[in-house]
Amino acid sequence: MAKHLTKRSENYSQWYNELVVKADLAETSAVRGAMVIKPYGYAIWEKMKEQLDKMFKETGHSNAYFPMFIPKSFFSKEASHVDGFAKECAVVTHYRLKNDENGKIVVDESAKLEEELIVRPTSETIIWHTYKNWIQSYRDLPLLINQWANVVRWEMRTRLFLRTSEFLWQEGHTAHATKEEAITETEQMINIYAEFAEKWMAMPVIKGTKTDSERFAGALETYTIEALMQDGKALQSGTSHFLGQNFAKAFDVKFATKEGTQEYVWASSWGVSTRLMGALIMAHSDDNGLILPPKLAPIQVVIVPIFKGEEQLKEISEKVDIIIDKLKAKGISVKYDDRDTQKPGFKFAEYELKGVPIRLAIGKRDLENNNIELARRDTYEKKIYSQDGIENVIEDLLNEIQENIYKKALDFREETTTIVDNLDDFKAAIEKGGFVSAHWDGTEESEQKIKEITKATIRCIPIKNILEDGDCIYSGNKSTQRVLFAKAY
RNA sequence: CGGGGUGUGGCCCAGUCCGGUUAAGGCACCUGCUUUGGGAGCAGGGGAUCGCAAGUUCGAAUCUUGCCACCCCGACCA
Repeated sequence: MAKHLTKRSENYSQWYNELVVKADLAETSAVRGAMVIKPYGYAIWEKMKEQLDKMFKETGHSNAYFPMFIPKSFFSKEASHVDGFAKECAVVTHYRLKNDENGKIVVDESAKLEEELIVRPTSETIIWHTYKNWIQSYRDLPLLINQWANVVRWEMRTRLFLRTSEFLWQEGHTAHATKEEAITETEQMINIYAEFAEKWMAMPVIKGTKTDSERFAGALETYTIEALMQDGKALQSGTSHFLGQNFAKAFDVKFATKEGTQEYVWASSWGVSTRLMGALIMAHSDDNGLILPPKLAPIQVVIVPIFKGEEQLKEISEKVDIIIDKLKAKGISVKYDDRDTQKPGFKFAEYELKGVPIRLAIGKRDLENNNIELARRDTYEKKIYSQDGIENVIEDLLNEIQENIYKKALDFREETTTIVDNLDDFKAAIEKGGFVSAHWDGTEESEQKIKEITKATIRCIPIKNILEDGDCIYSGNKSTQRVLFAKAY
């Protein structure tokens, strides 16, 4: 392991790449664009999953699992959907290999599939095909299903967690009797994502809707949560789509109403992915490594003994065991690193790199005074405490750290958000980084031109927007509200 | 997919232009001793068909051709 990370100020994307690998979160694999998520990284993902899954179930959703392969013909049933995904699909064409005359393994051309299978880039089509058989009556609605799965999108340029050709995610697919109910569901889920981002990831987000050009392929409305990274670029961190009756019509999913009429069902779909890992890393971490919010840290407290010889270690361990028991009783995850193969300084640096929120150090001089040293990852602050009652100090401090890193990220976002009223100011603000709030005339043409000139896209039309009259920064035409622009990942 | 760059033990890399005994160094790893309150020191040791495949040559990490992978910049994206 190299001693130091590239500094964020020197090269932000290099810092990110190094951090992901050095903190043991993930690495590249033998397959182009696909990553190996390592145990420490996966442990964080599991924590995210656990909380999200709980929130989904509390709002009435059930988990199910649908096939990874989708018959090619399914894709042509919803026109805009296929347009959106066709260019990045992996396709299975054969089902057998054989040895050729040189002893090499080759595809057996005689084992060609009648109909090619698409490796799912998202599951709307296979799920709606299935829903046709599940839904007959208004009594079958609403249907609230989520699946945890992997999907494949053959991206040209990939980056660990942020954009990989295969990624893990959850996708919710719901069916409702009315439009209003489907919209309520769509909004409920974006609110859950926002709550998760802010309370668990300690990452402030802006909720809003996407413009026509940025909307999900096949959706009537896409809600998004947009987060700001430390380099001033925005990251779309979760989306919830109101699909109208598009998929119901494409897959002929009708239900009998109370009145006995036949109607198409209304749909939503919503997802977050392992991209959240990238967001988590970039939102908080610093030049010495990860900074994890306590609620998602696999290890919340690490204890490093400082000792000479086995006798001393034994003495320290006796005290540490008492503290570990008290912490565990409070549901705090704790690791005691009593390896004698690494020096304390090495361990300090290692746990900083891995973002462990609180570190305790205990040595001979602490034993004499019944003390223990506590260091915070987020502020680097070090303080000596009595061993008695340290578990209460830690419990409070974990909450304080969670709040502190949220506040820090929120302050950063507010400092780097600019309100502008003309194109020159807009260009300067985008160049500086961060969100830029500006008037837009609502046309795709203006949106496109602004993107060409500045590389900034409309991240969202914020839900909490206040309507106000203004002039579009590009066209000068009348506008009724400001929208949020930024350069994005 | 277009432009540029790079591939040498697990990692970082020297050597490649100008072909010639055993491919150099650092990190990591193994053994031993001394160490341990912010990334330890010394001594010894193991590990490489030089990205892959052909070709040129008495001889290829080095030259030629093709392929592959990765990185940066564009177009695309959860």
